[in-house]
Amino acid sequence: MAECYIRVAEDENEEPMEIPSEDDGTVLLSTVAAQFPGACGLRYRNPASQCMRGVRLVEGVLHAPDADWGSMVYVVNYPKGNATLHPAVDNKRKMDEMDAASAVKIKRGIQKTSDLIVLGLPWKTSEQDLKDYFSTFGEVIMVQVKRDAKTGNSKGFGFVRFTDYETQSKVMSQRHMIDGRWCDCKLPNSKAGPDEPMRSRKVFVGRCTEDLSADDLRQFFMQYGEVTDVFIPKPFRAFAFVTFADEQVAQSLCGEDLIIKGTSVHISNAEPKHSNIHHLFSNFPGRSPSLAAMFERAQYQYPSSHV
DNA sequence: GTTGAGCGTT
Repeated sequence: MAECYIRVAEDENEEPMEIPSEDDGTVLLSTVAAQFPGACGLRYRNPASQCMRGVRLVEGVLHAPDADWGSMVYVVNYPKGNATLHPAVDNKRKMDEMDAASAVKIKRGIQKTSDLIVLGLPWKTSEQDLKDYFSTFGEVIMVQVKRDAKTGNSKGFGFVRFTDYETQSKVMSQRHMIDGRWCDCKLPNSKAGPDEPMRSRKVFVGRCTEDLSADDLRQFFMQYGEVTDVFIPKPFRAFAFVTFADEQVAQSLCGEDLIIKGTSVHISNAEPKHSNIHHLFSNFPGRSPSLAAMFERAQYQYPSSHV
């Protein structure tokens, strides 16, 4: 299969647009999203069954249903919670703002799992060992062994994340004999005390690894809604900012641990908790409001912690 | 090459 154009439309009855494939015949979701902002996938009507079928999507890459894409029209999928954001959607089914936020959460599961810290690991225990052990409880979607960056030695603790909340509960309820030592699995302190987030369209993405590119982040986060900006500080600082078109989408993600290319990242609000901006300008009476406001806008784009 | 309560390179 070689490079071609596939026909894509927002609706089966709409005028389709031709979108280019890659050299290997796949189509990038980002290519679709370039023409249909906020798109999260494609579907098509199966000629045999007359049912709609989803197009396979792996890591931002759409795969042709058969040997090639053929001449049929593919229909753009939008995130459910984000549906009202798109002008093509009729106003009759318009949800109010609260519904839009909760729809995202419901779609993603009411019983959210979170990373568990695994304390007391033997120095020799590897990530494979952890995965083998915890897989006996249920499906594992992430394991980490924290190591010294220089020596590569284990620090004796790690993290695990399960698909199902029941598995997580079971694992937390008991001690674990791993490679000859008793270990405990707990909710990490880092996610204790979730504070009231500021309302913002921008989220802070913590615990990024260096192999996560801006494009990786964009590809990943666009499943939740239209991404308008991705910022990764250079040199590497282990965090990033992602801005969504809609505040509801951003807020619905705050406080969550998400797994991108095997890396568990933490989402929180982009706004610093204790802004000292107004203190900085408080010595300039009269002018301070506008100066502070100007600085705040600049700060918002390029937080001081980046330089 | 060591260690054994903790907390993931904001």
